[in-house]
Amino acid sequence: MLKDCLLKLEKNKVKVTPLRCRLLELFHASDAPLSIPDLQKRLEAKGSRANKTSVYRNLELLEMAGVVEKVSVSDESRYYELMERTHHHHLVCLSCERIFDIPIQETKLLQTVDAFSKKLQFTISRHAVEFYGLCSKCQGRKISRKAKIRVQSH
Amino acid sequence: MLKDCLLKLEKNKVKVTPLRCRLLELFHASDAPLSIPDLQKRLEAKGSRANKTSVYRNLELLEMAGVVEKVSVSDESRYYELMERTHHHHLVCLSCERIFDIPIQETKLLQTVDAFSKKLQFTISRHAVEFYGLCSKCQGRKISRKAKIRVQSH
DNA sequence: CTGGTTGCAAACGGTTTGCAAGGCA
DNA sequence: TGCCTTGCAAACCGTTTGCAACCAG
Repeated sequence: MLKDCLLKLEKNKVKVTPLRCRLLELFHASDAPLSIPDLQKRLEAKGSRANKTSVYRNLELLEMAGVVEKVSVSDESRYYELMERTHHHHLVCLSCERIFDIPIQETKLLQTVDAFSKKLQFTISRHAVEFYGLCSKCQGRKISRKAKIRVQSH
Repeated sequence: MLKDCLLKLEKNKVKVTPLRCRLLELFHASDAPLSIPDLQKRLEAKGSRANKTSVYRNLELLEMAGVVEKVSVSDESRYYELMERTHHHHLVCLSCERIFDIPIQETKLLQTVDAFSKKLQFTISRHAVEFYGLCSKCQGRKISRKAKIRVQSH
């Protein structure tokens, strides 16, 4: 709910500016994580364009406010998605770079890691489980360094 | 074993050049994933310096040959580690950015994902499980956007 | 007046590309 | 000769920084 996000912002004394509102709308309208360039393109498409610096700064703020979450999926660009979504992980297509959500249980895994990190005195704050491969559309297509398939925007 | 790596290269008809040998040595000498800038610094420290383009190209090649593997841990730089290591995952310190290996079993998880990805017709080729938090050294230190602690090199 | 938001321009740093030089079969 | 490896310079692109303008309390 967009409303829940706005509430979170209010609770954290973060002003709800037009740009922040538009960013949150974009996240709510998307079923996959979005990169900063993604967001900029989508703003542009809506005719509302915003400076990239502002987008960066607002995302950092939204992350600190616990509204969005960083997704570690790509070493080329930074991805974010709504925090409110039920905890899940990702399938990442190595060819078109589309990202699919997967709702999976990892209780067993967490227990094991918990014991392990205690020994190291490492305090875990978040975790990510990512699977890489080829989505249905990209299977069978020729994949090569040269002919890397770049899909419009996702 | 360095020998196993060289064998893999030979099998794939990839010539063993001095630079490739030195890169493999660095990976064998390290207990954590290395970024390209890391590798360059370490080469420099050994007095053997190599052009960054060559490092990039050789890593791509080593990856294709199945000798090293990309680690999706950071959106700032690309990390690699030896493929031969027994399958494992990572603890990533959000403050100093050190990376710890964790040997964990995830059979249950894999089964669930397998069923899920079949429905989507998504073919998984690799997966990554990453945990983010604070290592023992960084706990208690003040963490802020401004005062981000950058640790020497790892 | 003050603090916070935005935009703009420039810098920064990791990554990629094109080209030329050198080595080896 | 031809292929592969390397280095160098420049381009590229996502990200960061500093500064000025602006707006709201």
